[in-house]
Amino acid sequence: MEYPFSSIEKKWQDFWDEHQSFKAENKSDKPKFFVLVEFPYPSGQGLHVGHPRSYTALDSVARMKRMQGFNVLFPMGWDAYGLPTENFAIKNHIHPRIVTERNVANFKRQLKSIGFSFDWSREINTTDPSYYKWTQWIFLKLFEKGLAYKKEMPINWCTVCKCGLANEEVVNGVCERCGGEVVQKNKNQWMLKITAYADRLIDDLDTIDFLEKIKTQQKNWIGKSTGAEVKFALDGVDDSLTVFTTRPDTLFGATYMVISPEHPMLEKYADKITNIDAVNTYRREAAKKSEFERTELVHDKTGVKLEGISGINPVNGNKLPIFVSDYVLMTYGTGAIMAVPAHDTRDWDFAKKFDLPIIEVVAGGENVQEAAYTDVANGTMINSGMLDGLSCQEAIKTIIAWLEEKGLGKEKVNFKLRDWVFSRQRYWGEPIPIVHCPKCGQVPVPYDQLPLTLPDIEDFEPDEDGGSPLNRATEWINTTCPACGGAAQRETDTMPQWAGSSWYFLRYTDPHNDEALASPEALNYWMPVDWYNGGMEHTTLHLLYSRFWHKFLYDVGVVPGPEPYQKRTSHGMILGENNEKMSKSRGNVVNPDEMVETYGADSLRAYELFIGAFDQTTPWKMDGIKGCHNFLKRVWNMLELVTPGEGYGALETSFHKAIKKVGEDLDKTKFNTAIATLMALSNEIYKQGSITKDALATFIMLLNPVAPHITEEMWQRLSLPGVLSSTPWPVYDEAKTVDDVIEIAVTINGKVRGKISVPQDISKEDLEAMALANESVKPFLEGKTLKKIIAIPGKIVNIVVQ
RNA sequence: GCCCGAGUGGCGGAAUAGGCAGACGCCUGGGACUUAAAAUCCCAUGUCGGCAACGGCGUACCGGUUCAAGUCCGGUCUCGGGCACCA
Repeated sequence: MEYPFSSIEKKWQDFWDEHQSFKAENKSDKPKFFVLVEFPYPSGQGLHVGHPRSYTALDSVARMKRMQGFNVLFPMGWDAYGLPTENFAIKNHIHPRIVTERNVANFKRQLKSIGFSFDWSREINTTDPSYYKWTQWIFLKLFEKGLAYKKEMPINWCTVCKCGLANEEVVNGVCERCGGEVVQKNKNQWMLKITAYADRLIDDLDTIDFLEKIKTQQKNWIGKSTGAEVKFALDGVDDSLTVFTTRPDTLFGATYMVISPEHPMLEKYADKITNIDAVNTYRREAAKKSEFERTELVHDKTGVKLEGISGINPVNGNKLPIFVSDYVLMTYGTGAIMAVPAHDTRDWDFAKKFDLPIIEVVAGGENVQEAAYTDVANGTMINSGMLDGLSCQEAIKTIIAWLEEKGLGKEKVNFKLRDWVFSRQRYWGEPIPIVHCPKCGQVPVPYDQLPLTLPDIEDFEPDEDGGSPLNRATEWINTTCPACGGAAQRETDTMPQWAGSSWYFLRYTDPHNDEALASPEALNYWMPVDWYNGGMEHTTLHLLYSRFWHKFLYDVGVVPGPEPYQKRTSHGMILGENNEKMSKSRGNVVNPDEMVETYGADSLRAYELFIGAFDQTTPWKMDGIKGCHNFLKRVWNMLELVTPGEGYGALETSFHKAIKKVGEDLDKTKFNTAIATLMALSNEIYKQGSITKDALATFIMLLNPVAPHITEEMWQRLSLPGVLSSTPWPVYDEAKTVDDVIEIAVTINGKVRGKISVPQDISKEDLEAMALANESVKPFLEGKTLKKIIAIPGKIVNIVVQ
């Protein structure tokens, strides 16, 4: 019997469109379930087979949850602002809006051809003015609360994109997007104060269900460290130098100090530093290096000693030389450190190079002249006056108390997390709704004038010095000040791509609302997202940014809870058949259109899930999708195996087991074993040679979340009532998931020597007796002394002999 | 360097409150049906020895705990991911 997948798939996709089968209602007696996948950036290349992995997985979850009686929201949209579109527009002289429209149409066609159960009535697009009106609204709220501010600061500057980048977008010293060289450049930039939320972004991780490695990565990125600030008096001037250290216990071991080349003290006391020329030469060289070059040469420490000025160790009055060196960063802590070469590897390297004393203050390691001993958990203080004999942990507490009492220092927490560089000098992004007035300064565009729409221009190339292309939109720029009515100019920087994606899930709950980003009722009903899946590459960027915005929106009373996503999972990447990352240049891209054409959407879907463990990276195999296609053909041919009768017949236990296993596996992202279970069940059905209509109905219900078209068609051909996608999920009886008779292995000294079939509820004594009486076991017992029998009903019997 | 994660057949991968290693799929070999092929169905398929019954060996490596280890503990190696002069 031929399996006409093309016509079946077309038929049911049209049916779902026509009936809006997956439209979610904002009111329902059913419990809600909000399923979210990361919305795609509609690139010119279209989808490759990696994209549908996430969509198929959560589509099957969404479909199962609907059948299980949930009111499911499973939406889709377009994260359409961004550089590739703009670059394509520059190259081909087409407006990015046109490019975006074209790409979105293509993506949407592709997604529809795979049969996802998205609620298309809630489709959103970040470049739509009715959408970015609310992105701008959130920005104004942030500005109002002092969390958006403009600041002259060195930023990461991509020399190819001619654009500022957030720290998160610089990977190995190059631009994450284009691979161009990144240098430091002073620019007046809009910043968002994400650091104000650092603690909450860490602490609230305890309240949500994220994969453990995602939590770890977020924590590492935020990089909280607790230590102390210590004030060192200066010798030579009447001032002090404050350092940050996580190891105040080692204060007695400080033998010198280091400040960053950008440290303000160097300007302030230029006249006191007798070798200021040498110092300035060093500073100029350091400034020329990019951040990348500075960190590249990790082991080669450089620096210059300041002459005419030195520090005084507050605990023992020792005079400490001060060095300027670029291994100390101005952007972390105070830009100055106390160096304890005996117990810090970087300080140790530097001390060796400049021949500085190394004083051991924590006993427990090897010779500190040979290597630094950095273990804070095991060690006892020595050479440390009042701290002698204490453990490091005790010493930290003691010394902080002492410093606080003397007014020389205090406990201090530092974060690696920096504020978010929010400006982009590009065209294809949301305009920042601020007006610069010569009299009033930065004035927000009034809320009732939002959206501030992006003007149409012809030339999207940035200025040579990195100004936004919007600088040339003279008519748009020149405006009046909303505060005083005088002549003023608009901000020409635009927002980064992360802006629109930091709150998009909220818009899905009420996508056509003109009065608010979403109504409180809709937000109260749907939020938080119950299950969010996306790529591991978004763990430190998108996930952190959107959590930050959500917490802010919670603080200003817009959303009902502090966390946007109750549960977050991540899928592994799909590689090309040659085990390399899929890319156009490697020529190993597999296009889902071809798979749908050749094998059908259901086969593609089944293989996307069957390909391997969901969170694991795994290569695509054409033979693999063929295997899934064969499975569906076998399923289709079951229509010919139907025989009269009711219930599950001899397959009763297998069916109850399968219902349990498939449901649990889909909930636990074990999609591959859910499908394996159904394959095994189909093998049993074939072995039996027939199947009742009842049993086949259950089988296709279980398969429906994975392969919705074929199962819907079979449901109809079996003349079963209604539409499968809105039929309740089958239920199992726990008691019937257990076989009456089970096979137990009998091992002797751990080696399997026989198998016995026993009633499932056999007693331990009977099990032992049966094992000993077993014919294939007996020969191994002859002439041996029985030492012990371990019989575990339901598992195993192990006989120990000598 | 630091922090995660992972190493299982020819391949993708199953099995972890310790209990028959290799489910399921692919590849390969054989068979049935067919004039033939395709499609479909059935059988075999970790490895070594053996005609076979059967036996030995096997979850990266070394050692340990246990009646029993892919699973737990100690150490080593390799690969993948993240962070990285963050004091």
